[in-house]
Amino acid sequence: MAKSPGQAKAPQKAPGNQPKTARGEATRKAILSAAERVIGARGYNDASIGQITSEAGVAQGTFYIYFATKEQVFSELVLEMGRLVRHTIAEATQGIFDRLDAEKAGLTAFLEFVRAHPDLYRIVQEALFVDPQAYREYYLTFADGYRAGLVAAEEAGQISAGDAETRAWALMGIGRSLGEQLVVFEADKPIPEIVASAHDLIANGLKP
Amino acid sequence: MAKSPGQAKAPQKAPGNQPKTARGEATRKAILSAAERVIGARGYNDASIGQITSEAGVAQGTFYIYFATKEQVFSELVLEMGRLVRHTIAEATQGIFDRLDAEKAGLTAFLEFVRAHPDLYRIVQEALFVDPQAYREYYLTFADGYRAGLVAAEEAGQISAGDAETRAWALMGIGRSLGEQLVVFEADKPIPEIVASAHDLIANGLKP
DNA sequence: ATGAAACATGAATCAGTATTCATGTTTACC
DNA sequence: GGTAAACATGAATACTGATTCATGTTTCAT
Repeated sequence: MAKSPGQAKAPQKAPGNQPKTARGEATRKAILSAAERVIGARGYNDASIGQITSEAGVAQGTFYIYFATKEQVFSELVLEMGRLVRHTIAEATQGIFDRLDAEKAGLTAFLEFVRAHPDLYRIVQEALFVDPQAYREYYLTFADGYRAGLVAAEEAGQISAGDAETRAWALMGIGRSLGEQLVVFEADKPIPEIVASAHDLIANGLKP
Repeated sequence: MAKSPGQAKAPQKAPGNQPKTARGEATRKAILSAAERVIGARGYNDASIGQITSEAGVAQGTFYIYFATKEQVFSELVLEMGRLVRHTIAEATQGIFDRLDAEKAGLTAFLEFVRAHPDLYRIVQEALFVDPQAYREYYLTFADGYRAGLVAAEEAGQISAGDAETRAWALMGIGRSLGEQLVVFEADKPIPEIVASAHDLIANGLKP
């Protein structure tokens, strides 16, 4: 009676509980990874919780121990993709101080990444409709970093002067489009060839 | 009895019946146009037939007189968007014989179009998940035309030599990304400024 | 004018599936 | 070695929304 009722527990209710055990950790990861595969392959709406949990080898209810909604697991995938891509590119351009060289290395790394993770690529695209906020964050963060890099390169005299903001979006667009050519349109051209052509365009433009 | 039953009619069953009357024509157009607005605004999955028909001012059942499924109306919108964009750009570059000038005019026309039709822009993006076939056709058709133009320009000595296929995808990506900056990220930079920066990049590249 | 085809209605059907829940099982810690 | 929290189960719930259909109304060729 004097137990101050209804305060001391939120066991299986709280949204997106973090696991507190090794077992829980593993299960959560299994679900997230299954979600990546299932949603990537069938799209958000055609992917069902049943498919995801079955792919993960757990019961349907288990999903809701770790994720509050179907949308939440999707959001996390988008976030993860953002971190992975930025990390991959940062790694690949580490220690390259000439911007044009870095541009080439970054594009190569990006294209290799999307070829290796076609599911994640599609998931980001779909975020525009499923989780616009996550989508915006993904591209705005990316664009910001890109622009900062271009400004620095311009100040260092490594590239010509120009509007870094527009350039950043344009260059992002090149990467995105070439990535899509690989993943969605299944072009089989070798990445180095694609990068060589694209880099020539980026460095020198179309002028004869 | 001798009426050869079940052969002589398919009145309200056939998929996507074309209208045969002025009235029907008008109704179909009203539904298509309502669908553009509703799907563009809420996305394919959150848009319901009820919303579309209500926006069009007809009853729910009327939808199925003209479209076999929800997906079909979507497909038609993607197709229409493709025709419109190609037509708009063709018109804007009509009579411009220098490729770099045409590139500038085409980009301007494209950006103005997407700013005027944000709904259609989003619909094409979503087609990747709702109607992949239509999506592929949209971009493959576009890329093909683009590539042909670049090949011709190269032969005419108007642009430097290079892989037209990769260049076409890269340039498409620039347009797409800048269009998205306008529509999705609601940048308010004037189109001529964007085009000027982008065109400088396209013509001259980043080299100092 | 009139009958058949075309068009329109909106309530009922029907299936899919996200989410919940009552009930067990396992783990961590004393 | 016992117990409370954490984890797991899968059947039941609950709702949404696409599609159908039986029934009217309008149009148009003759």
